[in-house]
Amino acid sequence: MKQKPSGKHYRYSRQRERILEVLRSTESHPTATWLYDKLKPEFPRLSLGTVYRNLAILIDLGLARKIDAGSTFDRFEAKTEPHYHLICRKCGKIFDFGARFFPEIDEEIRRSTDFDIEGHRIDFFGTCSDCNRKS
Amino acid sequence: MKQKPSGKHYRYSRQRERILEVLRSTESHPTATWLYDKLKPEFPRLSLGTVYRNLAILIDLGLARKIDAGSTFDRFEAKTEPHYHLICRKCGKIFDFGARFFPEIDEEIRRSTDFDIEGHRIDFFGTCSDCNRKS
DNA sequence: GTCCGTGCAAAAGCTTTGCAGCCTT
DNA sequence: AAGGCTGCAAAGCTTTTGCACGGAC
Repeated sequence: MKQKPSGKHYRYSRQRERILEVLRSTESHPTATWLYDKLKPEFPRLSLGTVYRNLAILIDLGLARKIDAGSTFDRFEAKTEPHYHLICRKCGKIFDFGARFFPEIDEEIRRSTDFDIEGHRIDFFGTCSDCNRKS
Repeated sequence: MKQKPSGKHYRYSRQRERILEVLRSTESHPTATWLYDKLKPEFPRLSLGTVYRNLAILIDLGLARKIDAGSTFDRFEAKTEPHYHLICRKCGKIFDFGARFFPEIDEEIRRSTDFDIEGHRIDFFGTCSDCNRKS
């Protein structure tokens, strides 16, 4: 599910650039705090507020997304190609799944409702191979 | 996505019984506070803590679920049959969609990953007919 | 009689925001 | 020069938790 960019103009900021780079460089679907910790050495005066503010801007620009995975905190990702999530019930890890996408289900739902459907999000729940091995 | 009940035994409580009844009686996918306000006249000493504690128990019993709809607060539902959600981007309302279910996509995903898939959740995003009419 | 559930209030998390100064434009 | 962006800190909101008491079993 991609959010449409607002078209609003933003100024350049080094912090935002790096937040996006770090977000793009990881597969861990991190939290704001994780990004903060990661960038703190580079920006010793960085504040969490800045991370949150920039994440909001990146989301508005369509460059990042917030993931609702049932945790008490928000997680983020910068991947913009359509993909789904595999969420592990045991360890909470989130894995991307991009091998298959089902655009046709939007059409199927559209037929039986007057809701104006833009897109969908699918999350698969289960246990990851690491957790399976351990039990 | 249904969570498996833990099998734990719980004592009877009038508050919990009523929370479940009220949750079952509404289609609004309410918040904890909404349930609290709804039941406060009936239990003048009711506390929010009790609502949260009982919601957690109901979820553990498999009688309720938490919904992650991108808001800053949790929303709940008591519907247990498999269904999807239509989430309105404008007003935030959540609608159930039970007319069609796609169990086969679990199988499709299973084939291309070693993740042990139990089930999935789908949320459709767009605008509801009310909001469409207004704009 | 036990010990779980409740009410109350405090605490805990995560996220947002007001403000003054700095940096981009 | 104007106004967004930042750091800092305080505030805000939702959810959780400790404790003493009352009710379920």
